[in-house]
Amino acid sequence: MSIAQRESISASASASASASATKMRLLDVSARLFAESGFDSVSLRLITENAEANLAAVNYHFGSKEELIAAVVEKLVGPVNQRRLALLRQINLDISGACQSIVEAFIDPVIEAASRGDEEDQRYCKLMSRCIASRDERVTSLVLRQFPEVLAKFVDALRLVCPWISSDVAHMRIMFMAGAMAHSLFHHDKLVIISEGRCEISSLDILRDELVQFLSAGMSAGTSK
Amino acid sequence: MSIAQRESISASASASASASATKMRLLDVSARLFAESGFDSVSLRLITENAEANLAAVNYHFGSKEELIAAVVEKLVGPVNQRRLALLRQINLDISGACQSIVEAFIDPVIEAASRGDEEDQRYCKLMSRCIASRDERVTSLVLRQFPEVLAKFVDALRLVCPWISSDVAHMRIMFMAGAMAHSLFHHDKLVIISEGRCEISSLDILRDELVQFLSAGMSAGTSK
DNA sequence: AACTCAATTAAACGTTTGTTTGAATTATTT
DNA sequence: AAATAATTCAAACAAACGTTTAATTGAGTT
Repeated sequence: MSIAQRESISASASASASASATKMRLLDVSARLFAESGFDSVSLRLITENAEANLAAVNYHFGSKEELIAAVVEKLVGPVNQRRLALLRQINLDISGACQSIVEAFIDPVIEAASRGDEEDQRYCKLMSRCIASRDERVTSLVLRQFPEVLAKFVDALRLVCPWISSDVAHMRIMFMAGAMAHSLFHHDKLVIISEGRCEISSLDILRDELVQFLSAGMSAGTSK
Repeated sequence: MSIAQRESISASASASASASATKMRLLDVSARLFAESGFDSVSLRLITENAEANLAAVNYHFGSKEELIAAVVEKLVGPVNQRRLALLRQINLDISGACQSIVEAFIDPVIEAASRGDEEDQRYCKLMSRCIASRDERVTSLVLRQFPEVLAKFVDALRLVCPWISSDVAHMRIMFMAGAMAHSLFHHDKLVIISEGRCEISSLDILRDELVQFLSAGMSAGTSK
């Protein structure tokens, strides 16, 4: 009990020192189930059954369901934001086409993380989308905690490449970019149905390429380039 | 009981013949609460308390909570899609700037509906966003039911104005547009916090203007215009 | 005034939810 | 091997949920 609390506190505060096998299994199964059905719809009973653990395991290892969600979200979103900043630092902002590089620095870490999953990409796409564009305040606050730094750095980069863009507009455009990405990441597989067969996205890479082209144009809009 | 079923069936099938005062109050209160906290988080008890109705009122007038949600969603989304198609028909696709008109035909009905609310715009913004970009399958299926026609018409218009765009790409770009709109509609009020005071969106109209500019550029991307 | 039907009401129903408990089990340390 | 700590387990908990029931109210009709 007191051990569980200590464990969960240290796990959320920093990287958990010793991640037991059950704990990792819970984290993994949760991510998969959350991706499919959302955070609220998935019960602890479903999670623990799929992870072949006892019902009480989540509360023992994480303290509560909410802290489990936090762990899943941060494990997914944290590395993505770190990679974004790393890619942004590598960009030469002087050359033409730098705007596209900025977009790619924002998009690619998400695509990479989605493609890294052993299973079908779709699941990690959806989980990623649920994190980035969640309408749940509890999830949103977790994601946005690390976002100010990312936002500020991308705003600066964008304004350096496109000097005619005001600070307010730059902020908005990055928000537009995040929305377009998150939405298409989640709903792209429905496009074949909605279009009644007239559209088929064969791979995540194609979606990525089109996203980049679309967003690059949008980001640099406003002057007769 | 049998009456309730008849009532709810006729109400969902077409416009309800006689909308009682309580039923309208339930619809109104539900929309407000759903906007704030989402469809699942809001209980029938909270709804009926705020609507000053009995707990059983929802099941009596609508049959179930799910049918109440359907009524709220369709009441909001239906008119928006109709207006989109009406605006699209009025566009002269030959003149330059037609691409921007297409974007406006997609965006403006949403902004108008959000601004029409007597209360703060924010609530209707959020409800609209929850409908358009919902991650809940039950809501998504409701919204997407009317969407194939809208999508097809907008794809045709876009390809007429920008002939270099393939059908697949046109479909994707409209998906990007919907995502950017829905995301910014829901999260734009958080921008002042995330940006740590560096960005302030004063009105919905400004957001709309920037959305149009951003999306117009994205939609027509791909050729040296 | 008697009757009819829609609407409202209070109460209870059966599920499901996250969480807690205390004992049993396993692993680690002394 | 004994003792201590960490983990797992079955069981129960209280709270919240959507839904149903049967009785009651009210207005409109015959």
